[in-house]
Order: sequence, then C-alpha cells, then structure tokens
Amino acid sequence: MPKDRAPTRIQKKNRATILNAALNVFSAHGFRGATVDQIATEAGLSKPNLLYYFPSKEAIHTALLSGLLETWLAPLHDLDEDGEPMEEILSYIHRKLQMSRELPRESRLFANELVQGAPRIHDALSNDLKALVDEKTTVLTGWMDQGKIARLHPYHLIFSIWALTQHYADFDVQVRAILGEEDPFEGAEPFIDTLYRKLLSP
Amino acid sequence: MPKDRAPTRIQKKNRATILNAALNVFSAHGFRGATVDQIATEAGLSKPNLLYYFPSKEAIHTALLSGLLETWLAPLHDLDEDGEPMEEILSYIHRKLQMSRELPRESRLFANELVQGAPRIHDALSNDLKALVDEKTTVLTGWMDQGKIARLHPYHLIFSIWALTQHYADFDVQVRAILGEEDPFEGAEPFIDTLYRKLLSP
DNA sequence: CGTGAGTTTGACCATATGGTCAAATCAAGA
DNA sequence: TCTTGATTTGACCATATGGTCAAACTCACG
Repeated sequence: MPKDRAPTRIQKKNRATILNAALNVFSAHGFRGATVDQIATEAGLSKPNLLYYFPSKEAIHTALLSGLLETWLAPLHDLDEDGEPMEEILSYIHRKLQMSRELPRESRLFANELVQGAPRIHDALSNDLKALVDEKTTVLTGWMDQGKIARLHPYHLIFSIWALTQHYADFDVQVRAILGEEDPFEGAEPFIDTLYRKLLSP
Repeated sequence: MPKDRAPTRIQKKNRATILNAALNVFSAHGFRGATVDQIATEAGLSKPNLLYYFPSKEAIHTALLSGLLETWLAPLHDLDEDGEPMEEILSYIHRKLQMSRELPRESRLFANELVQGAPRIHDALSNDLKALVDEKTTVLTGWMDQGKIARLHPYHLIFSIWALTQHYADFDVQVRAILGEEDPFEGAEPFIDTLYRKLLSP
C-alpha cells in the first residue's frame, strides 16, 4: 500500500479512477454482486494494482459510501430555517430530484445497501442521518406551528420526498419500461411540484 | 429431478418450503448475494436434495419471481373502472400499503431485482406490467376527463403510489433508524391518505 | 545519469460456490 | 411383504473469487 505521506500525482489519479469504477460496478450489482476483477477492469488496472491502492473490496466500498454520504445529504442540509417555508421545501425537492437525474449511480449505491438491511452503514443512519433529520423536522414543525405550511407528520413528509424523488433513479428500468421514449424527469418535475404545492398549502 | 407427473405430497411440501426459504434469502441478499447452501439450510434440506427439486439457483429465483408477480400486481388489477373514483384509488393505495406491511420480503425481492436493472424480469416489465398500467391509466384519465379527480399525469400518479407505499418495505431499516420505536405504518397510513385526498380533489 | 522510493504485474493460494453422481434410504401400492 | 419409483445424501468437481507476494519496472530528484 502507498505510504501515508502526501499522495503523489499518480496516487490521486488512480484512487479517483478506482472509486469511479467502483461506483459503476457497486451501484449496478450491489456489494456481493460486484467483483474486484470487474472493478479493476473498469478502472483499467490489474487486480493486484488495484489492491495496492485499497486494502480490500470492503475498503473500496466503505470509502465510496462514506465519501458520498455528505453529497447525498447536502440538499437536506441546505434547507434553511430562515427562508420562506414553501419555497424552501420545494427547492429542497427540486435539488433532490435533480440528484436522481444527475447522480443515479449514487442513488442506487445507497438503495442497494438499504434494501439489504444496510449492513455497512447502519451506524451512519442512526447517528448522522437521524441527527440531521431530527434537526430539520424541528424546522418543519416550527413552520407548521406558524401556520406557514399544512400540519403533517414531519418525518413522513421527509420520507415521502425521498421516496418520490429517488424512485426515478432507483427504479429507473421500471419507469422507462412503462413510459417508453418519454423522459421520466420531464413529467416527474411538474407532477411532484404540483403534489407538494397542494399537500403543503395550509 | 421429480418426474412431471402429478406432484406427490412430499414434492408439494418441499417445493413450498424451498420457495419460502428462498424468499427469505433472496430478499435479504439479492440474487448474487444469496447462496444455494444458505437457502438449503434455511429450508432444512441438504444442497443436493434442494437441487433435486429445482434444477438451479436461477430456476428457484425465476419460479419465485413469476409466482409472485401476480400477487404483486393484484391490487392494481382490482382497481375498478365502475367504482367511485376517489374511493377506488384510496382503496388501491390502502391495499398497496398493506402489502408493504405484510409482504415486505416480496417487496424487497422485486426491489433488489429492479435496482440492479431487472436483468431477470425485464420482459415481464415491458409486457405484462406495461399492459396493466396502460389499461389502468386509461381508467384514471377517464376519471380526470369526467372531472371526478384532479387532472394529473396518470403514469406519474401511479409511480408516486408505488414509491410512497413500497418505500416503507424496501427502506425499512432507514425508516426505523429515524423513527425509533414508533411503528412506521401507524403514521404512514394517515399521511399518505391525506396526501392523496388533497392531491386528487378536483 | 544513478538510485531509491513508488508503481505494476504474473503467478499463485485458499476458500466459496454452483452443480453432479452413484449409492443408500424411504414410501406406497400390488 | 415385496418391489419399484421417489427421495436423500456424502463425496466430489470445476470454476470463480478475494487476496498475497516477490520480482520487475518507472519515475522524480540529487
């Protein structure tokens, strides 16, 4: 393995290449379904060379997940207590849908992990994620108390946003099998927007 | 393999046992993540004995999927063109949520398959599923034309129902990590009900 | 250049896994 | 009870897979 000094030019490039290749493979096949050889080939490296940069398959997966968790939660993080409630929420939803459109691999990486019981990120869920959600539901409840948005179960409101937006990335094949040529996001955007405008109107 | 005469008592029992065990294992680990040994152990049989009833791992998986697809689509099938629109749709949603609660393994079996691109059921999606959805969206559009429910993109309306209801089965760990002790379905039921009443009101 | 650290790889290993087979055991009807 | 087909299994096989290692090769820098 590379010493833990400042990473060289080559180390930087290869680590990034590997993580990108691993994202392709893990998101498409899940942890168990992905093979180190597949990732190595995808990255254009030999297997031993890949294992020179990461000590194990598990290490690559962990590096990916923890590196992407922040990105994944950023939209919710940005929900601003001091903003205009309806606008803030709709903007959050918009950013979330945008992520499903632009980062479907990341969405499926987490989906794979969650569907199988999140064996490798259970801690992050009950700690970081729960903390963030608790913080933001407080904000939502505040807005409800002020009558700015309709009173709803704040946790389920957030779940619904996750479900509706991530569905288009996670179950992409199904959506496309039904819609045919039509671009899923074309119709999803106004549909979801309408849905939440109606739902949240006080 | 058993001859294709009328199945014996033992054949019936063992096939059922195997499919049930396989549902446990496949839904928890995905196709690639499940092992024949695991399924055999779960079923209380030896591996060769299990392979006496099904010719391969793939065959078990296929048998499961095709056997459960009907069950899975039944609620949508039951959506009755001649019923009262709002009531019909809310009833469909209710049945769908009930399935997430009572058949989470089945939900995750399909979720696993879909997230990974549905390599083994792509045909069923573009044929059976698409046909059924097309049929029912026609009904929905009819109701919209009559002004019985709000005008919305009918496909996305159905997607939203799938997303919101199956989320509770597929991402169960995440939901529970955030809700803690609270029963997810306790709050989900009224939340989703409210959501669609507001959304569908003309 | 020369040299040592950083990088790459062919060959290899242990284990896991899907699947096979012949022999043994069991069950039910004549 | 006897016989025959159904059922079960221990032993085995080929392949796939995660991971190791020593030797070879590159590259940056004095």
